[in-house]
Amino acid sequence: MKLSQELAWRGFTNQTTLKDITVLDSEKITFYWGVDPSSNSMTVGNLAIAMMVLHFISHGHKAVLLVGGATGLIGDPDGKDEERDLKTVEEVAKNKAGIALQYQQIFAGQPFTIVDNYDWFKDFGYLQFLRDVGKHFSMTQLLQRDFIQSRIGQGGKGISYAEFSYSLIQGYDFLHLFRTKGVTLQVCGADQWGNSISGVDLIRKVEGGEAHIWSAPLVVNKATGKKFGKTENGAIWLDSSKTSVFDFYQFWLNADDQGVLDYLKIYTLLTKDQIDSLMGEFTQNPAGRAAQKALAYEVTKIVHGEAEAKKAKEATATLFSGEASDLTPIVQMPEGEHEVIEVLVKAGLATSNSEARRLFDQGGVKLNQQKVGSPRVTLKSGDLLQVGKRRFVKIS
RNA sequence: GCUGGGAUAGCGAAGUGGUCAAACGCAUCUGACUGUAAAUCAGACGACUUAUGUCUUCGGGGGUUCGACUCCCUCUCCCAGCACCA
Repeated sequence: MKLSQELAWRGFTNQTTLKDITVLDSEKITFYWGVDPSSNSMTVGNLAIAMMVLHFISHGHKAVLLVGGATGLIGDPDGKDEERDLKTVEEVAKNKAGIALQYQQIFAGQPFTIVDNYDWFKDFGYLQFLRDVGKHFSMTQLLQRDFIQSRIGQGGKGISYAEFSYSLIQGYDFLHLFRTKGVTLQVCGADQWGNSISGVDLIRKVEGGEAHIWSAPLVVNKATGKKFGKTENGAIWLDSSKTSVFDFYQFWLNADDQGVLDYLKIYTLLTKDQIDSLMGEFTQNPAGRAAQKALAYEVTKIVHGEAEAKKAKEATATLFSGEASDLTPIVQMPEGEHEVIEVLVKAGLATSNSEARRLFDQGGVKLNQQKVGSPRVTLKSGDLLQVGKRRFVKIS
């Protein structure tokens, strides 16, 4: 399948400055994608774009992956309704390293270059920046952006000059990469369109050059109509210390029926035929959850590797039949009789005694698949303690 | 700098001297029903104890009062308008 068709079929098309998208099929170009180091890990939101980047690479385009060391020090105001606290240099450095590592994992085996915009901003003088970059931005245009309007209008939370300037920094990134690496395309999420377009204008004004943007739509959970990738525990991270491999796998396994086709197309590299056949099976027998199972396994494989994906799959199979597995968190607890409340808190299944009591009162506590009805339980090593439907802890 | 408006639990938002641990909505949690889905229904949703009691909360600090989220002073931050703008 040609790249333009692939992108369209998988649902990666949103807005682009390209008049004719088939140039992506006929020409080999260099493009870039950037991630803001506001955390030391990407989320499944970033992963969607990463998957798209993967398709660009596999169709022969050269990838430049940017970590926003400079932009991270400022903070992207886009989509935020409130000014953010500045991160320290150390924190940004740590986050950059985390993002770069994830680039290496996701794009393992593929050709790509990683750059850091801090490298070209750290010695860029303020006056120089205003003359070279600031001069080319129209205040009227900057002020008209929706999120600026919502921040400075009545009821807005205000915005500092620093965050306001974010767009200029990102715009210059594009110009710099255009000049030094021949980058002519930026790919981004739909929410970054405004920031990205400023680079296109800048390149045209300063260099008289032509550069383009390809934006992917925000992945939306069709069942709820909300941005995909958030759960009760917050965002789903790619870093296993923030979202365990098991939770990550579970997240995908619990994908809603309506959205699972979209997610398969976006988040896996399965071919059209494979996906069609999976969906056929799934439609015949929704309860078999064939589509979700494939999705969970494939995505976990891409992010955490095949071995981890297998473990998560096995853990799931055994856990729901009542056995602990390698991936079940283990809690040290002396054998013998205990207060249920106390055990729940110590096991981290409840944050306070009140919460533990509530869970117990509402019948949400199970020990080895049996509902715990008495306030005292007898524990022994190897017991499987469960709260709700899918939170497990193994006693040792 | 001046004038006015505002800051309430994860978010939004009521509450203008006691009946406020604080309405309501969203989010979240548990249960029922299911397919570890969605929808629906029921309950919970500061902490400690368990019985219906104690303690800590309504931007920070101080005060008035028997008693304050509610009144006064002050500080911090936000918004709007005005003024200033070499």
